Amino acid sequence: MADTSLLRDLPTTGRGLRTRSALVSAARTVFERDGYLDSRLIDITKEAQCSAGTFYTYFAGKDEIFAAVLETAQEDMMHPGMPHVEADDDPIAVIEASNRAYFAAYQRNAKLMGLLEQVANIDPQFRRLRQRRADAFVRRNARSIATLQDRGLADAKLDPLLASLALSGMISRLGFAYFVTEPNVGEGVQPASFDDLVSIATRLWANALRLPMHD
Amino acid sequence: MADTSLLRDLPTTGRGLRTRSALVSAARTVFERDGYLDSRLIDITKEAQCSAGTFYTYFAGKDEIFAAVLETAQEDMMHPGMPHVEADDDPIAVIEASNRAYFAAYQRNAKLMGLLEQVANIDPQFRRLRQRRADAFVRRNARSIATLQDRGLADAKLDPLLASLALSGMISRLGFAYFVTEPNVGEGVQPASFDDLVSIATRLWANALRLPMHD
Amino acid sequence: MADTSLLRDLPTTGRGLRTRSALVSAARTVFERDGYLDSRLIDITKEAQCSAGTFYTYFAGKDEIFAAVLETAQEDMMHPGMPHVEADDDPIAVIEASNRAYFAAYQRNAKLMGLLEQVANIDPQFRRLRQRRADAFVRRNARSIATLQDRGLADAKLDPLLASLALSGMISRLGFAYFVTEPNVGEGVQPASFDDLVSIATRLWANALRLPMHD
Amino acid sequence: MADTSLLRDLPTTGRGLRTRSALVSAARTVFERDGYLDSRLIDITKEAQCSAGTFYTYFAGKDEIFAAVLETAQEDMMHPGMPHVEADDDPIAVIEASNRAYFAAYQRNAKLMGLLEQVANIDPQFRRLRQRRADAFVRRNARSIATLQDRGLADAKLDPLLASLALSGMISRLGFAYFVTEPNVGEGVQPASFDDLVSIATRLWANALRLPMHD
DNA sequence: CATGAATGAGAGTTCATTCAT
DNA sequence: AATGAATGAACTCTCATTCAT
Repeated sequence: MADTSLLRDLPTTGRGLRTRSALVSAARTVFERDGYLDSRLIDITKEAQCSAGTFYTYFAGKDEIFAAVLETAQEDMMHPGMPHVEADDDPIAVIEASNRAYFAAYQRNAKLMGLLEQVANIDPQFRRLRQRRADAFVRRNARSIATLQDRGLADAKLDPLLASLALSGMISRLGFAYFVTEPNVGEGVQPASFDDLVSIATRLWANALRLPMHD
Repeated sequence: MADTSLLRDLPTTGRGLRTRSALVSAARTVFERDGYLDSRLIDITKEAQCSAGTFYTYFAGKDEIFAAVLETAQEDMMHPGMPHVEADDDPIAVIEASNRAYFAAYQRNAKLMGLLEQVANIDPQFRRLRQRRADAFVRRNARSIATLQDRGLADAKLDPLLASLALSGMISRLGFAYFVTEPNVGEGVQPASFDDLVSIATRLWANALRLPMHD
Repeated sequence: MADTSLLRDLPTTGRGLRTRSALVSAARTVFERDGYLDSRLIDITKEAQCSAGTFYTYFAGKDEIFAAVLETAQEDMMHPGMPHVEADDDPIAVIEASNRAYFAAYQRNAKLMGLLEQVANIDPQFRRLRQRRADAFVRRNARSIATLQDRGLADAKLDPLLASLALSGMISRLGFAYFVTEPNVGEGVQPASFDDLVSIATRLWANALRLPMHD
Repeated sequence: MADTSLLRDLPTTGRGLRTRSALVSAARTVFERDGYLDSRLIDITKEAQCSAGTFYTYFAGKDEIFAAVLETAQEDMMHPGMPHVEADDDPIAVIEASNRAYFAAYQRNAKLMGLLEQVANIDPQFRRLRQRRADAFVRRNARSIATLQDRGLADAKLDPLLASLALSGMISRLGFAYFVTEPNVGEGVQPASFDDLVSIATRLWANALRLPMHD
């Protein structure tokens, strides 16, 4: 998820490791609290209980520590602990499991996702990072769609990559809408439960591919 | 689209009107060139060929002139000149026309949409503005879905509002991906033509609602 | 009271006279409300319901209009309508009448006196103006003290001018403390009635000169 | 004298202490030279030979450093090294010693007193500060007057607090007139020697209280 | 005489980054 | 490896004053 080019080698000593880790953790706290733009390096070092100068021992700037923060969540976001589903399971069950895992991971890292959205629209470095991450999802889903088409289960007229781009976008947008955007009370769209979300996402996805339904 | 609360009364004299308009136009140029954050007020006044002080005769700050810029595109974005479609037309034709009009408007205002995305993730004021705009689309589409359900044409098991939220998000996400995001050459997903875009969006939307297809 | 060198000729036409007068009156309102430093020329013209440019038809700047404002109160301050007292009256009665008239004028023009204090400590022009005004009082009182000494009624060891300087300062300081300074509630010195003020001022003055007392 | 609420903690390191102290000293120089209003932060930092940014390490603004400047003179002003006088000494000698000490302190800090007068008429914060300082003097003198009344030495008809307010004001006004106001050559009141000043102030004070005199 | 838009110099303030200790 | 004081460039915003209409 994180651009490895943004990350330097980890410090070797134990103390160095601890300080670096305190900074990353402090940065996450501060970023989530104040946003990327409004956070100052000094806030991060204060939170990490170290001096301003120390920061530069480990990071070249705000972007570099933000990349480090993202990296801590990378594993969780890219490979959400999906309950194992057999390949020959009901395709809809697979989609549902996948959506559920995706939304759960989104919710766990909601603040960070919002932050990434903020930063990606500011800094090309992170725009590319977000893009790569999204592309990985899109390609994975495209492969799955192609398989379903090969098995004669999905609408063959759909270009798998385009369809995946659209549907993956739909899912990630729902995640953003439900877990990042503060619910605008009064006006706006009604809230839905987590299960409603999984359920509508899955049904729309399945419908969109024209998977055979048993209901 | 733009928050009218951000906008003060227009100047009364002709000269004032001209200056204000030059500033708004210059601001759009500068914002689209440098981005919202990296643009400085003096760049805008330089572009508009007036002094820094003059800016403050018409706007209180960057946010206020950005709202004014958005307002100039509001009409075009909210009511994209949709080719008239008869109500009893083929529902899929209606959806296609709507998607086509939406994408066309998105493309016309692509830079501005990217800017709005940038600013909305920074400034709560504009987050709300974007939200309101999105909600209007979602509700409009939800009504249309409900009507199709009533006519027995669309999957009755879908909550119209949730379905609309998901599908509208899908469309707007596609617009963002294709018209705003710079195509990352080499890696990433393949480009598609404008017509491909309309076509896949329409087919996925129709499928998702389980509209009867004639193919 | 006002430095006449600060004042230009009055306008000749009726309209001009009216506009100028509206400006002076507006200026007094604004100065008293916002203070000299915090008031902006534009506030004055707004209050006077004329344009910014018009101001310069009549005044060269804030100081000039402030001088004009002071002038309107000059007469009242310099020659407070003192009830006529016979020269051979009881000297203490004369002093009391004089103090009463002084305090009454101070109270009537309290806001303006506070303003003058503010401006005199900023602008040498008005420092001199205040000085001249004070000197006039001091000299007048010095003459009165000298007369009482000549008549064998007042302490002959006092230098009349120095004594007048000190005692006149005492009186004007009391006026400032009671009518200009906002009473600091809770802490600070107790309030006194207007009559108490006159009475203590008079008694101290009379004592200080060792005027014979009948009590 | 200075409002402690305006003062933050002193820096801990030696270097910090030195820089802060250089800034305060530079500020006093600049304020006394240019006045409070006409001085710019960069003049102060230039005088202190440090950068503009450094200023903000120690002070939030001009008012805060002015408070710090006042604080350096506080002790000297509030407790002027008065030569010890026995409590049962001649009351007039006590008053004279007190006046002498007051005027001497006033003279030593004349520029600062003028500055305080300037600022107190502009900034409520410092108005209160000046007020508190004045009140302390007034109350101290009121106690002394009350004691003399109790001993049957002073005019019993005077309210001690009011009398002290008036007489203390007289003294401080004389200090201002003699040490702060630039002597307006030619016009105005004649100058007096320091001893004349002490002597007239003391005689008027003693007379005003009707203390028994031996002359 | 009146208008009010335009001017532009100048001040305060922030904060990422450096570097002597 | 850690400190934290010092730096200084950069930007916003104000408002007295002018002048074409």
